[in-house]
Amino acid sequence: MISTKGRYALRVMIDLAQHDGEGNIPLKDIADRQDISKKYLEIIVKELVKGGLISGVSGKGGGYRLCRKPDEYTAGEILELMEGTLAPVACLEKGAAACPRADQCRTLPMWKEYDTMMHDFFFSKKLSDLL
Amino acid sequence: MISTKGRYALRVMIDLAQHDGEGNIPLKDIADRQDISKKYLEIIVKELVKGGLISGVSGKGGGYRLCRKPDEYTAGEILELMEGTLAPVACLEKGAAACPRADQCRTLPMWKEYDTMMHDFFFSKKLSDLL
DNA sequence: TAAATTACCTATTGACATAGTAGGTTAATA
DNA sequence: TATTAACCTACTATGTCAATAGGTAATTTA
Repeated sequence: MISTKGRYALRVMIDLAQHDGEGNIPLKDIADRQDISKKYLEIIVKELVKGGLISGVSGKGGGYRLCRKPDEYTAGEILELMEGTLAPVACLEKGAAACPRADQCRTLPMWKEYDTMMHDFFFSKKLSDLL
Repeated sequence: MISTKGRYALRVMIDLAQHDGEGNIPLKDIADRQDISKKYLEIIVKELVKGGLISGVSGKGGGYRLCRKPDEYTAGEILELMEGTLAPVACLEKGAAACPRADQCRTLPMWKEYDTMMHDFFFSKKLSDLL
């Protein structure tokens, strides 16, 4: 299940895309529009900044803005950044220790097939598709 | 992320399918073959019994067995029973309170599309496909 | 009938993640 | 210099996960 962090991050990115070209957007405005606690959003945008998806400017007139055009983001990269991984099972996480049962596992092919399908879905869904 | 309960349940069902027609299969045998704690499997098979997917017989010569043929189970129903829901977001859970933002939500269509795709995938994957 | 076997039951636990809240400091502008 | 807004560290309550522990009930076989 996608956590609130992933879902809220997506809504923040959509909000920023909807106000793209209007300069810096204060987090307070986003919090008000999206009806999400500003305090909690701080945690989320911090990760988005750290991940290089958006940039923030302090001080009066400051706020956040996208680093790229809305069609240059995918839902997949936003969700993956916030969730850590989108893998359906631990053994398919990037950097996971090789499972000793892998070659005899009857379920691994299904998980791989599913993982590929899901990955394709979210990484082909652009932020601009959500406006 | 699918929990161990869901993943182990799938492996128990596969194991039972692999020994279908051999009478009652003791949990100890399954635990040994699958290399999973028997104690923990008890919790899992209890839910599988309660959900009507398998039946258990006590006493010597007892054990568990499938209630139907392996091609009459889907991975989806097994996973859904164990996980409670497969919904990617809370607002798509069966019996969830209607979200007041639903009609203006820019992400809901994507979640619905994904939910349908995932549902189709797991519910068209038969237990017999995993042998 | 006693022993062995196996399912079935209730309760508990440690570790971790989730979804926030609280209260401050730094940076930039008017 | 006052205001605005990002940025930072820390804390917390709640819940879930992944088991473990220690029994009782049912059934078969010697």
